[in-house]
Amino acid sequence: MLNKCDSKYCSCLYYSANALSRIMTRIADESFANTGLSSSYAFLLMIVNERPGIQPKEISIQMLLTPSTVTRLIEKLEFKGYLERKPAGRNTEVFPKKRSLELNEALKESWRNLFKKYSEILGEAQGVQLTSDIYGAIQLLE
Amino acid sequence: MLNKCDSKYCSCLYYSANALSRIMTRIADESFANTGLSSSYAFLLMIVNERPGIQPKEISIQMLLTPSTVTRLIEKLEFKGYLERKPAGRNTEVFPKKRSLELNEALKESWRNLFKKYSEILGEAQGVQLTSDIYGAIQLLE
DNA sequence: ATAATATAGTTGTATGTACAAACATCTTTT
DNA sequence: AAAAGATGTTTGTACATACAACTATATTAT
Repeated sequence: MLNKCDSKYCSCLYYSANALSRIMTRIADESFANTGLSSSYAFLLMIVNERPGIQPKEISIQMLLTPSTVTRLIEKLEFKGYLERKPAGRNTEVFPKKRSLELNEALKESWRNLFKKYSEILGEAQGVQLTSDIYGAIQLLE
Repeated sequence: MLNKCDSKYCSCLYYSANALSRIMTRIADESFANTGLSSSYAFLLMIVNERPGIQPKEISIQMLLTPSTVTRLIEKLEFKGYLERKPAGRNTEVFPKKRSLELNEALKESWRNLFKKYSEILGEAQGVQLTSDIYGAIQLLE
């Protein structure tokens, strides 16, 4: 039986980028589990808590997600009572509600744990380096 | 307005790994578009073409996907007439049909194009290096 | 000022992926 | 050889994400 390391597809960036993403999402969801939110929702809340009134467009740029995805995330968080949308001309402004602000410390703590978790495995310097290499590639590719 | 580079979340591996994965999937899907398949299906076919009779478990290890995801991919490819499943005790053996074998050259060609596409943007050496760095991280993390 | 175009946001729909549970077969232990 | 456990596969269900089409507002050009 082939070991995964023998697969010639491992030398493909598409391949390894996807695999890393799935693994990191799993780790992140574990880290944020105690907040009751999965990782994307957690990040979105932190972003809105940081800049109340931020617009979906900006969120989508910061999160590198499409506008429609952001609408969907906000919708659900609004329904659950974390956020509120206020129409402003052709824009929408997104505000945190009490429930979101109260969660902010827990969110940041989980986020620090996430960093700690992968840093312990990869080594802190290596983790930071990899993150920055990937981010460099993203800026070239998009 | 914040530029995406200013987001402090960019320093998070979860964040950049997911972003890279979405971008690479988009590029890969473009590359494989002429085969009529999206990238995961394309890779799965190449794997089965290479090793007729391979079992879903092995595919899931090679592709770093869960078994249930692999079942779903195979199901659809079987329905479309590319593959065939033969039960073998508790295992299943997956065989390519004519349609899949005929597509193999086009698949490989698309895959080479994918490599070329991101190599042109990142630089070939840098792309290879990044892929290998990511793969190293994957092996530590899982 | 009106028409043309651009931008922000949302909605319908589809896809890829996973988890947990169920099932079927194989292996080990006693 | 029967019971217990392990392994491979599939199924039900849910979720994150995207694309294309649409609406509504803003901006620009004539």
